[in-house]
Amino acid sequence: MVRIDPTVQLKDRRRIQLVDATLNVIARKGFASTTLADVAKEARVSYGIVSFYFKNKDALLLATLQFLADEYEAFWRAAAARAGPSAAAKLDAMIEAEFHPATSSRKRVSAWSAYWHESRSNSQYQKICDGIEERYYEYACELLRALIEERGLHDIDVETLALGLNAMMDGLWLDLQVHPASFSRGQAKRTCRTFLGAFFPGAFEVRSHAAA
Amino acid sequence: MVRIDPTVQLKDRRRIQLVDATLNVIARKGFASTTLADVAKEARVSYGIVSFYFKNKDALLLATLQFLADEYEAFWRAAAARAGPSAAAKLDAMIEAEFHPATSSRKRVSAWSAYWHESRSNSQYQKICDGIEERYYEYACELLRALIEERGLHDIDVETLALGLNAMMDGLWLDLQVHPASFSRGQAKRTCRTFLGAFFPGAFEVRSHAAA
Amino acid sequence: MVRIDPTVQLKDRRRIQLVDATLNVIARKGFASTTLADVAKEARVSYGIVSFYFKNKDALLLATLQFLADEYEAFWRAAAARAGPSAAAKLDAMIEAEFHPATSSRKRVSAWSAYWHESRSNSQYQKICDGIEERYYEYACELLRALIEERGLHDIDVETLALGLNAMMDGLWLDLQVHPASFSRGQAKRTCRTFLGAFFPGAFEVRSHAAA
Amino acid sequence: MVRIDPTVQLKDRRRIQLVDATLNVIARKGFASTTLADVAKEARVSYGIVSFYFKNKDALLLATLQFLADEYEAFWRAAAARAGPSAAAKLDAMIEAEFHPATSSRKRVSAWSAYWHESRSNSQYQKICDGIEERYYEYACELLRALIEERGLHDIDVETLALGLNAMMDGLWLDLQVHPASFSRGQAKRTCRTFLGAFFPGAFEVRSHAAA
DNA sequence: AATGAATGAGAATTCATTCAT
DNA sequence: AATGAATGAATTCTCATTCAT
Repeated sequence: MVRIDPTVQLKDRRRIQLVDATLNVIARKGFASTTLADVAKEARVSYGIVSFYFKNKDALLLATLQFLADEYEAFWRAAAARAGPSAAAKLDAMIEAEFHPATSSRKRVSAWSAYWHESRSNSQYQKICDGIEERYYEYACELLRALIEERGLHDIDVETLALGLNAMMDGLWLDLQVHPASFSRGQAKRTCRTFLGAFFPGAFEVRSHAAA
Repeated sequence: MVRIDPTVQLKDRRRIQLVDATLNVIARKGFASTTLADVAKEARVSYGIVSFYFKNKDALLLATLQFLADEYEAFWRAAAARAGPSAAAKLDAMIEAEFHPATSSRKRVSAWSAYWHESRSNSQYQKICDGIEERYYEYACELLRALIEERGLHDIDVETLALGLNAMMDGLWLDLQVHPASFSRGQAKRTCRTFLGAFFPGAFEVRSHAAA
Repeated sequence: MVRIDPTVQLKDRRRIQLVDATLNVIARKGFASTTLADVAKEARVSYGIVSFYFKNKDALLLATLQFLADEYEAFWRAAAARAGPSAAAKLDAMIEAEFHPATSSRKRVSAWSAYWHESRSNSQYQKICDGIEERYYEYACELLRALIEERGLHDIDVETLALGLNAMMDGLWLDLQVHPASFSRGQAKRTCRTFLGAFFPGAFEVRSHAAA
Repeated sequence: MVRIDPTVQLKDRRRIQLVDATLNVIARKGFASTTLADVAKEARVSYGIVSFYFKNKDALLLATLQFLADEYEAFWRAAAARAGPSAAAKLDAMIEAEFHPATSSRKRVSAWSAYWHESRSNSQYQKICDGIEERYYEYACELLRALIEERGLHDIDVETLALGLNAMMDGLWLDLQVHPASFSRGQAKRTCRTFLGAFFPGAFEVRSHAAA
């Protein structure tokens, strides 16, 4: 649930309320079957409200993606900032953040998968999705480069590693969505750490099953 | 690849023609905006044809997913069968197959990403997607287990490895779709091999940039 | 009623049918209250037909004006052509045509009055309305000039006469619409002829009340 | 011109302000596209104000027509009263009044043309429009009758003359609206005077182009 | 088999009206 | 008095489905 800060203006609160309802409906009915009536009902507001706060359906869907994107980026950046100064600690915190329920809740991941698809035919979506990935990738490269240097390693291609990590995270998100029952967030994090651990032995402690 | 076998009945040829058109339209306009009129136009057939060969829109979309799923599974199984008897050779062939243009063409990957999302709210889609992943995962586990045994390795969690490989492949497919310009199939294959190579040194030759 | 030529293609027949229904609805309910549902009902076709034959409501309304304009111009040109070669005969025929039931039926005049207003804020309407008036005015000037020359008159300003005639005709059309009960087509024609007769005595016979 | 008399109650001032805004919006967007939100914005008042001062949209539109009608009638009556005692002078003053910018401003003429159309399907509008025309027509007949008698003329049909004058004035108003660029108020007045002058030689001086 | 016109249900959108503050 | 948020009915528009030829 999106926390509603009482100091935020009514207009913004309503918009967040509607965006949140949109995420719920997309998760429940699928992007293609999401209607404004569904959103209004989910938000427990009247039908006209949606048009009142958003120019049209496209604007609502765009605002929803923008919300997801802003939230996601703020979340991993905050996690990296909070972590210790070492590159390994920051990467580890980013893995933790990636699969934290706040970021990878069912409804968020479901929406992301919809926007990933739709961004192919919607340039506004594409711009946002590209930016998000681009900045994550850049920061991951930076940390991996520091880690390699720090450990005096050779022959590791930073770009390939960052690309692979990124792809694995996206794929695990998809799995979380498509097979929600069969595996857990803990398994997802363990998988990422196992992957990085193969290149940087000892740097990423793979917590035991029970602990995850 | 859409095989057009002259011995196949007209009915089947038409169905394949329509499924192929559906894939093109989904790639071009997005799943949510795909209409039967678009499909008919893309297939250069009259409007009514679609209703004639498919009970309704849902049946067409389901047949399209089924086509993708069958084609995909046949493709990687054939690749694994053609490869030498060693587990490493088979895995390598599966990586090659995964990013072969016939399987990971833009239009196919675009459709997959749509169905991944929609499968959350459509149990028929979900069943197909689950089966596909399940069987791939099982076979990957089998090969990885053989590889581990063969090399006398310890402390490698097969499930985690298979999950990670699978996720990475899906994520790379998404990247192929979302950022088609910025990276290549060669890079995708290199990334998977780098990943497996970290666990099985020497088993997966990472071809140079130029060769890929 | 618009005569429906059986040789015209179905598509064109339907379009004319819908345009005709539009004219009827505008006359009955007013331009501002005319809905597509009204038009469909009036034409005794299903709702979807309107969208099928016209891109949208604007296109239907534009086609309706275009129909009116084409019909009007064809009508007065045919009347002038049929009349004898003298300028007076042609002008007289144009007056007759202007108030012939085929041109100045209630439903047509009602629509014209709507488009005259709307053309102020719709450049497509304006272009059509301007063209219609422009060509009528030009031809009226030509005939009046011939009449003046023929009679060796002086001190008659052709432009003023043509403008006045035009304005009077438009105003009489408005009166036909606003006060349909209080005066007749015969009166309208008599009024125009009285006007022209004041400048060209004897040229425009003012038929008696009874005859009109 | 909207007189804003400081002694008038606030309520009346607000109503006039809204009516004036309504005229502006009708002229700018057309009658059919005029919304209450437009009117409120044009009047630079809050949205709710409109409902506060008028029962509903219909009441606002009716009040707007009533305002136009009252203003128009007061204007020509005042002009006739101010003119000398002769019938010719009064008619001349009425022509002058008809095309005075205060009466025939773009926004007023635009609104009139809308109401002329809508009055066909709105009996309240029709009543007002009829009354206005009726009284103008009666007074014009009266003056024309006096003029005919005064000059000892025969064979002039007063009704036809009054009808023609009225129609010409309405038609010229339409032209002012539809083709605002192509001709001027001066031309409009000259046209009316030319018309009357043909029946009453010397009674209506047609001012030169420059003077008009 | 094939066509594409016809239908009407469903969704988006607009906007007059109401209402709480 | 004044505001503008909230409501929902009315309208346009889209499109899956049906059907006559």
